[in-house]
Amino acid sequence: MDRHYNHQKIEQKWRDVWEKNKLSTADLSSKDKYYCLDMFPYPSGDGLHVGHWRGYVMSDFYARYQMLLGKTVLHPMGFDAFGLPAENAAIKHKSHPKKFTDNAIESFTKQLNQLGACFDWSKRVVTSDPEYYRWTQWLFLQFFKHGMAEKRKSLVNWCPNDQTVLANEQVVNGCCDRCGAKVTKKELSQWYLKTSEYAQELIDGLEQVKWPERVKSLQRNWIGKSVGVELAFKIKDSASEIPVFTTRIDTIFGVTAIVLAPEHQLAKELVVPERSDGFQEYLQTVSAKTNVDRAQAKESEKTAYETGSFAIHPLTNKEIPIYVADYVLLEYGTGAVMCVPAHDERDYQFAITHKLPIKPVIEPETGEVLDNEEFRESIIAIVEDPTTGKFLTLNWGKELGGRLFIGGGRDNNEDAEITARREIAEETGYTDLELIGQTGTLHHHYRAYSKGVNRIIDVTGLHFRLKSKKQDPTKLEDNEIDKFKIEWLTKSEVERLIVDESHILSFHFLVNKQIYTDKGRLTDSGSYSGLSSDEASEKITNDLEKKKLGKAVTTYRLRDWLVSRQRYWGAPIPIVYDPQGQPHPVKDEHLPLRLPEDVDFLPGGESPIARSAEYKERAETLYGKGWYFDTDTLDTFVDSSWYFLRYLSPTDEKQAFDKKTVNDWLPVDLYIGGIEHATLHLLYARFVTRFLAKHGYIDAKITEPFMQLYNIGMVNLHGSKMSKSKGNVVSPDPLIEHYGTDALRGYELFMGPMEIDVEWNPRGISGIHRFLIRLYKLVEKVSDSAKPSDELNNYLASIEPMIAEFRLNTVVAEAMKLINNWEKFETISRGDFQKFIITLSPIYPFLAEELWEKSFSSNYPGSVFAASWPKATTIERLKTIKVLINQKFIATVELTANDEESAVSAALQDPQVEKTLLNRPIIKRIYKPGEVLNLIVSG
RNA sequence: GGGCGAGUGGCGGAACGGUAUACGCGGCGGACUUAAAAUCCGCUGCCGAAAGGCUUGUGGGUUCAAGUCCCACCUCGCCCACCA
Repeated sequence: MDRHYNHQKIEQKWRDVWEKNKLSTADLSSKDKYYCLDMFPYPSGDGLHVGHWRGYVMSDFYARYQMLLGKTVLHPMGFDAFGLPAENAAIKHKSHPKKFTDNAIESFTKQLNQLGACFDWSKRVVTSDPEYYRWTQWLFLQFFKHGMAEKRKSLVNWCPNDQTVLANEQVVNGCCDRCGAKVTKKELSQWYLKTSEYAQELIDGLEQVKWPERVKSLQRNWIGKSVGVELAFKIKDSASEIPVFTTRIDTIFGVTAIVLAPEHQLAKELVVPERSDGFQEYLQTVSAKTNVDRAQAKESEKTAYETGSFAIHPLTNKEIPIYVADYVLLEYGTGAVMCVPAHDERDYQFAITHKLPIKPVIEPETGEVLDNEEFRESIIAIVEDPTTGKFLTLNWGKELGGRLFIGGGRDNNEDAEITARREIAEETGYTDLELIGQTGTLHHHYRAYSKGVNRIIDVTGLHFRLKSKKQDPTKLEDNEIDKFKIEWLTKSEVERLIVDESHILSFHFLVNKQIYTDKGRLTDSGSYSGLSSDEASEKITNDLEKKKLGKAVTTYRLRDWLVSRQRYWGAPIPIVYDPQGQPHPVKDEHLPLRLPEDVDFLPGGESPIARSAEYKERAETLYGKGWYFDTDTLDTFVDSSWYFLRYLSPTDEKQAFDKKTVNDWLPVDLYIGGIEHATLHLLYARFVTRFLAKHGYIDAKITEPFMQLYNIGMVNLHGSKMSKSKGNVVSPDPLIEHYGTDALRGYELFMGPMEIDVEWNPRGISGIHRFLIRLYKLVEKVSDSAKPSDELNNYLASIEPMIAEFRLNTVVAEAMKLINNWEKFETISRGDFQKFIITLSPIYPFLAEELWEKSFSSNYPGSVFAASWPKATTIERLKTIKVLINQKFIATVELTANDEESAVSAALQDPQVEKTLLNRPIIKRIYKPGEVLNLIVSG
């Protein structure tokens, strides 16, 4: 027997044993289940680096932990094997993507097996296998059958480099998320799955799952719900109407233009004949811009074209000019907006470039509405010194409201400017002023503490420029001027130091020329004037609905899922067209609809499959002359949207999945993978699951596929993500060779919190290695005569919540702490040691298995993984409390009884306490049972 | 512009409102060795010779007690972004 830890020997020994007795094959008929799922990898051929390991080690930890708790654990692995890289590699090396994929899977499998993880390979799925994609095709046809798959002609995202269309989710900042090429628009007839019909359910479902808030909010944002009103603007001298969507119906009296997206179908007919030439030109400049240009255009560059037509305001019957402008997007809402320049930033920018009137209809309302408010009118005077650019403020001190501009009440109908000039003179003596700006009314609720009343004030802000620094001391009001200090502040000081809402708002209006986009109180809005934004919105919506001019609607940003791809290496879309071009589902007996072999893979704007003679012939043989298959393939996200169901019956030839087994095993208990799938895969998988539940393919209760999601952080080297192209990949191989698989597993968990990105420290792993060496030696201290120790029990009690909260870095640390203690012992109880080994086995399976075996002098019961997880026992102990004197830690003392009196008397017997107290009287004592005794003494 | 998150030693990071800096890396000193590596032992937040004092981005507040709770600010990171 080895005296020293030889990881290579130990790991090889147990690999061989486990190979013979497979513990990882899950019996799916078992009831007490735990489904532990990794996001299955794309077999890229680049291989696994230490960053990939992290997630797999973590999922393996929980799979093994749950086994020890007695659960039947399913921990499968498979390959997301369709996709562009294999196809591109095949083009480059003049081979077949299948060959490339098979090779990659083989080497990936080898590398995954190095992990020593308990993957259940008997459940393996490979999405590019015909036995798998046969059922992906079946799934698509179920959507088709229920009217949820539809072929539509529309403007789609087109990647000119990959020569294929992309789903909205695959366009990142206007670029292809794979190759980074700028995405263009192209009109094509394509298959869609109607994700948008589930928009609301997909939002609601997020309530049921234990996912990181971050991911939930990412999904909510992506779905992009907004509640508003759709209303129709009649067109002057025309039967047509323009429907617009707004979330701010309360601003309707501020509409000064209607703006359509350039591609809007009504745009053309609205352009009056004499302006049509210019319109064509405008359209061309717009279409020359890619979406990126449009999105990144500066606000001042808002281009627009006036149609020459007019709309009729539904409530005022006034005429409003109609424009087209590319800041309005065809895809969102109705593709047309009502332009309210006074209260919308974009509309404002548009209005100033095109000299449109700006009509304010919302007055700011700040502060909380209070009881018994006393009404006053007042002013805020902002005085600017043009020679320094600084602003005049009065510092009243903390008690009286801090720093403010000059303010003051306004007597009955006194002109605001006169009030302001009087106040300025009284407080500061300045009289030589020029008024350069004035706000509308601003409503402010506040408590005037000095007067003891609640107030609602109507404030007017005025902006003065100092013409000269001449001060007239005779105007100063003597009883006031001692209470404050005059301070001239710079713009940024003002923004930092002035906190009063009404003052800072006035400043933003007058000096920063900001417009007001928040809710407030209506003005100049007919019979709605005076109402709050919320009250008015409700009333206006009701009135419009009564007059049949509009209706409350909810729109979503989520688009339908475009699933057609013009590439080879994917599941063929199982649709056959008759000679008239009508789509029909490929018959069940013809599934899988296999990929044709007689093709090159060169992309050319249409699918490579379209060039297959065999494919054309196959369709005619099966369906008759003139019939032909769809030549596109399905987005690979369709493949991965249901693989977690196939794991449950991977070889079933009769059905995609077994309904009963799915009902038993879903939802997945723990799903581990990177954050990068927050809006793509996770949304699609949720959508597909919902569809299957709704239509009875699985139990209607199973609406969410993944109960708990955990996003594993990346491992970086030199500050950036590991990638082969950057050449900063850390391979596990030399680490395994030198330190062992167990050490690497432990270090993966120890690096830091699991959800955080961490920088790879090449030396860090040696700490775990030393721990394992010391642990290996510890078995020699095991003895039957040693008593169970508190140390083990404390350890067990502390790791339990850590495991529940996924804080595995601290679980690793707790074990180190325990052996640091145990090393000081002469002997260690056999039972304690064995319990400890059980808890280590999910992290260090090889060494745990070895030490488990070694720890038995006789009656070795077999694998540690058949053991059960040790629970901490509660032990009655004397309470240890901390004693503090004047908030400073002095000593810990043991109590005989857990009450304040015995705590105090125990404390007083402590020599350190006595020394610190020096007989000073105790003024106050704070006692928290089991925690702390704080004695407050004088001096 | 909007949303979310984070600021703790030389580094990765610990800390139910109760001795801040656990655990590990690195560093320093020592043992073993002809020597190095590996391993083992001791020390290691900062200032100070020591006594002692100071310390969780900054400034306020609540509390007997704040890294932790509240307010404001600064810095960094991520995501979304002309979404009406």
